Amino acid sequence: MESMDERALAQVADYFRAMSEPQRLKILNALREGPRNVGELTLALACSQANVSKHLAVLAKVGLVERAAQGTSVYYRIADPRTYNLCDLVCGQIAERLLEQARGMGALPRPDVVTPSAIGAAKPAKH
Amino acid sequence: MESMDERALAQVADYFRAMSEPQRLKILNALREGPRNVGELTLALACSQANVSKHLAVLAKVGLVERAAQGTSVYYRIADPRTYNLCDLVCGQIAERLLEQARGMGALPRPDVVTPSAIGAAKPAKH
DNA sequence: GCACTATATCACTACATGGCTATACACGCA
DNA sequence: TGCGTGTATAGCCATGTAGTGATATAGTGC
Repeated sequence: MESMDERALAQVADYFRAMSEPQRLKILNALREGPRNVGELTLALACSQANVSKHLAVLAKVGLVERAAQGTSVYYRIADPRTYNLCDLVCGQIAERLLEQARGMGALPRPDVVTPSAIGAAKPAKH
Repeated sequence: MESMDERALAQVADYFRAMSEPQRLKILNALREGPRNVGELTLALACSQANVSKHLAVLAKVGLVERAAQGTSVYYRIADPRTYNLCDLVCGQIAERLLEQARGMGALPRPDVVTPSAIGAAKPAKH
């Protein structure tokens, strides 16, 4: 990454930005099980069809998902399964950080704060 | 990721959002070589000190960097080296996509478009 | 041709955020 | 205590974007 020019840097930033919305993460998550059309995703996200369509456009623009028209429907699928590796890496880092914070203060500030297991943490580390 | 609740999803989104600005990617890149204080980073980014400070606050908030006061200076360092794995993964995906596009149209639309090597494609180049 | 369905886009509002300048704060030192 | 340096924050403006409903577009079947 040391030799990255402004343009490449902007591309990477755009890529991360596409993944920086909970709704879009939900879409990516829903696509784990296979291709889905817009209607199905709209149901899964429980929001407007226009909104889902816009999010899909963002994801497609950076190449995270691919479009496949099929009749009047359009099916979207994950372009690269390694995308989930990104999510797993981030989940792991966040989980570890939460554990550290929990260890640091002896207890979590609020009992209903997100638990490590909720985001797929490896294991409840030792003290 | 299937069991993620809203809160965890928002955390992951925040994490990606922190990495979705070119200036912040530059900061992370500058920290590859080791801890840097705000003044050094301000020089490296060629922008205002206030701006760098704000970006650092964003990165620190999601746990991407760690703060260490030292005299009147404050040194920042990467909290987790695996962060660069994220960058490498993304760079790889973007590079592959560019190659595909290039293959698809026989030639790049513009000669000065970012080349795969420019973003450290094939070999995770680290000098 | 005409409906009917599915998706994309438009027009708009509300809000978040990156950038700046100016200023406040914290620390070391005389 | 006061000064100088380094960092963080406040106030402001401009821009970007997520959300909405309404509408345009594309494909299917009559």
